[in-house]
Amino acid sequence: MHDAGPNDLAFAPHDHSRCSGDVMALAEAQVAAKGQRMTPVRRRTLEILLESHHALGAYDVLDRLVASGFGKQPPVAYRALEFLEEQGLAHRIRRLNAYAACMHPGQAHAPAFLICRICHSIAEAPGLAVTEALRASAASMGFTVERATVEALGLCPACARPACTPSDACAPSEGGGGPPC
Amino acid sequence: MHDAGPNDLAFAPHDHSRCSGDVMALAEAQVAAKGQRMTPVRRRTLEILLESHHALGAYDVLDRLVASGFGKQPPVAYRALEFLEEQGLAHRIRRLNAYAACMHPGQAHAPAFLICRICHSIAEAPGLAVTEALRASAASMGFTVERATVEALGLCPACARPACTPSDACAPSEGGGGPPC
DNA sequence: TTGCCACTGTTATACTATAACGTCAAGGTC
DNA sequence: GACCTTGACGTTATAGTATAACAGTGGCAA
Repeated sequence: MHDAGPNDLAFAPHDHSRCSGDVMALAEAQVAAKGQRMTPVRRRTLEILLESHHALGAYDVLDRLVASGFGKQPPVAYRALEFLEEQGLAHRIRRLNAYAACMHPGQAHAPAFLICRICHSIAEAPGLAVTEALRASAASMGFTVERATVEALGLCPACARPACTPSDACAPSEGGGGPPC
Repeated sequence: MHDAGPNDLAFAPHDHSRCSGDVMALAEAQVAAKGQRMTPVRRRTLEILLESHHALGAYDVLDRLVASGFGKQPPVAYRALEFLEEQGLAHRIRRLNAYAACMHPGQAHAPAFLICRICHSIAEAPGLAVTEALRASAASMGFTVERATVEALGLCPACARPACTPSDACAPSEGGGGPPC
């Protein structure tokens, strides 16, 4: 399994176009390797998710797909998102009823999501230890874990700094070039 | 924090009227101790959740509240459920968009939910180790966890037995006195 | 008694998700 | 090339989940 560790940049300033470009390239290769098809809607959907380290609701994704000339009914977005999730290229964030691009495609991982309650950034934390602990705990009750959902709500590094309040640069505003969140 | 351990009976045959009665009594005491009011809708809602070790959708709860003479609009159920959740008497199962009674009221706990995909039983597993692992993992990325959602989908002991298929007694049927799931 | 507050109930609406069907293009088979 | 199958896309329609906002009521304290 994969540990995101210091490579996960969601909470750090970084060259995002490169960050997302790298993921996109990996995704393309992975889909091809599996004999699946990265169609235009699917590619565009992944691009949309990769635009930021935030989760997007299915209808937000749909709006952007419409703006790109694709169909305007919910199944268009839901099907693309479902495909990406099946391919391990996107994750569903249940607490938010939203979707986020996987930043570590191709690497088997048991993702644990970190959701900043101020700026709404999403990051994947190393989930191996968490999943193992869950598996052990479940086993003590005779339960066999097949899939796990692990999501934490809290404060990202930037928003945890005392000086950083919702009115600051790290607020959930979409504009500006401030902190990554 | 609390560890459910062998005391958690969701997956074992047990005297459920006593099991739920005990929880109900604890809940009443706890609400009173906090200076909150256990009103008729709230009490009935908790009773409804305690009827089985399954999660119920808000609209299922609402149907039963209506049958008991309460208001028939969604907020009636949602408000009662919200109250119970705030008091630590019920939990929201995000994977199912549903709600389940807390079987360990009054005991601080970081619940990890086990959801059987065959019979749909819900149990709370000891979540301390899981939460600690999550906290540590998040800390490695500078993230501070405030609340966590941990839910596992898999097989309960009864449904994991090879002979036990969905057509058996432990299927998700509501009737019968078979296994607890 | 008056004013406040928490609670319940209502109407209305928003948000999230899926079932089911028609069309079309790509690729294989004969 | 004609045919067939398959998968993807788009549509209509509907199901399922959740909340905002306001009105009525009753208890309780000043």
